[in-house]
Amino acid sequence: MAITKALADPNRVRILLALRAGELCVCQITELFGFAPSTVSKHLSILHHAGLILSRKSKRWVYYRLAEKSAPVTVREALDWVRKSLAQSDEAATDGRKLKQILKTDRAVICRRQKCC
Amino acid sequence: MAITKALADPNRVRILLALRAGELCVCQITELFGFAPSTVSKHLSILHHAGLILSRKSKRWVYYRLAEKSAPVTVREALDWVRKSLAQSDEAATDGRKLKQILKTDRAVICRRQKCC
DNA sequence: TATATATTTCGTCAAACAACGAAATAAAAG
DNA sequence: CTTTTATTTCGTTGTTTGACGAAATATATA
Repeated sequence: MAITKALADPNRVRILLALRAGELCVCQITELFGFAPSTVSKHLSILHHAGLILSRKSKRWVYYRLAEKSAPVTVREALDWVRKSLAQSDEAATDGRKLKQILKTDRAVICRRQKCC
Repeated sequence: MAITKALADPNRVRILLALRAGELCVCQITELFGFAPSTVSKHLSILHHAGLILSRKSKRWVYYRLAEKSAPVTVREALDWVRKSLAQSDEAATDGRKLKQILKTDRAVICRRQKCC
């Protein structure tokens, strides 16, 4: 049931859709959605616990990405369904555009930006 | 998002899995789970609103069934995923056995049984 | 028409949840 | 080794959700 509960929150779905662009660190996702880092971290923890995303630590950052092909069928098919069924929303498109801008900017700049606002 | 919210509650998933056996009226589902009729009715309303189930009124009873092949792809694939990924639990097996007993009994008897206990 | 039956709607209550900020932790840079 | 930076954990708060029973509705039977 961890998967269905994880998918029940729209902001967690937004995170999954954003991760289609490739792995992102917490501060990039924070920048994208405008939530507090602790909020984003909690969402990521729920998605991770459901097996939908994987994490990797490198240097100063923790990167999250969608679960691999090697993940259980249940997980892969849930992700397929999300990509196919929930990617059409206006919000997903807007997020996609904003994410593009964020990816153009240096990660260090993005992360330092959090504090000030 | 109505679909993911509908699937987030384990008891609603139980209802979907039970409906694999064919259409059921509210009192049969009530008997199966032991919840108050109003509770079951609410769950059914949420599933119905998400397009996952359809209803049909006949005589004194309202029958619910899984959405048809004609339903949107998103709905059909969500139901496929539920059947494939969530049907293996012990709870689903227990529900299945109990449902078999209920289906053996006359519907009128089942429904009248609600009041007394 | 009056009564019994099946389901839904409504109001209430307790539990779960999403958001936040503050404090804790971990790692890199000075 | 201290400070800065990135993330997580924890405690609090307001909102949502799931359960119930009582009342409303709709339909069949007497």
